[in-house]
Amino acid sequence: MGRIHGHEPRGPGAAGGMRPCCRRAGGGGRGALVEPAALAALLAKSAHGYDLRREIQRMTGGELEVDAGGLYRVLRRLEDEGFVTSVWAEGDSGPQRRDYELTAEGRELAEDWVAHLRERERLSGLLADSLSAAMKKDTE
Amino acid sequence: MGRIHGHEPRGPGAAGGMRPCCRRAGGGGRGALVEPAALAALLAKSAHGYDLRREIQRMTGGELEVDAGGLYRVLRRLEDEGFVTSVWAEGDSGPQRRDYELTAEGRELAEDWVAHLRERERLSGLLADSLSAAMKKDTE
DNA sequence: GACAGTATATGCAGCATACATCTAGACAGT
DNA sequence: ACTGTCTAGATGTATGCTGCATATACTGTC
Repeated sequence: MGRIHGHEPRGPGAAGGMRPCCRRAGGGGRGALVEPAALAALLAKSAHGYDLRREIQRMTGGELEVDAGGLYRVLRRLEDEGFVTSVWAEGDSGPQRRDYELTAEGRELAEDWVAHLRERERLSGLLADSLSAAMKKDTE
Repeated sequence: MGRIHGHEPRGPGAAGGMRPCCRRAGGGGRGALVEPAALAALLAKSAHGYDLRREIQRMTGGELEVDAGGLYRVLRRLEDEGFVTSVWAEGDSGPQRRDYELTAEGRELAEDWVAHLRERERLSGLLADSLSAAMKKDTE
């Protein structure tokens, strides 16, 4: 999912000089971001997947660029679990679009995600502080 | 890894009422925490795995309780990658202990983790804000 | 016809987590 | 002697999230 903008564009095999904590695959071990991002976009407006992806970019000021494939997978799962509903958009020309909409449960899930993300925010900060403190002590 | 303290002790099969964003396995999709926690503990003091686990609990005020098995796996990998070194502690009674120590590369890795965790902190906050904002707008 | 953009979807590899289980020494209680 | 608990290390397995590659298909442009 989310590549952080501002990092070097890194061509195909250009992960050379990066350290493990940033180099690792699977999002580099950052937490789940696609699902909450999708929910946030859906709260802003009901839309189809491709559009939600743009909405996520817009919302985050271009910082979060989710993988399209991953986004569709997440939307499917959210639908299976009853947090969103979808219908094929009709009467349009062009490729078929599937319009997604949040359910009441989806809105509750979004609330839970806020708490969850705040917790992650706090824990990340706590660990960063611990590391900083220990490093400082180490240099003394 | 880290179970957050304060959540109900949840007996064996007691994941019943929890929502997906908190219920999911694999750490619930929170980011990597064991590795940075281990590095922070090792910065504080060289020690063996079991003790590092306690140190992590102490450091975080009991908030982060890493899985022992996972911790040993992480330490092994860090050693394979040259970030820590280990020796079997000798002359002791009791079960064998393996003492771990940070290398210079390990200290650099810890620095990288600080930046990485700050980034995660910021991104989690950003998403939480986006969700909150969208939810607020939704209620108006 | 070739190509780019829109739109949805699947396959795969890699990392991280949680829970269960295994070995093994030391020690206390019955 | 048997049982249980704590310490200490390690492995197996299931689940989940990510990123990248790839496949399909429609539309409009050159």
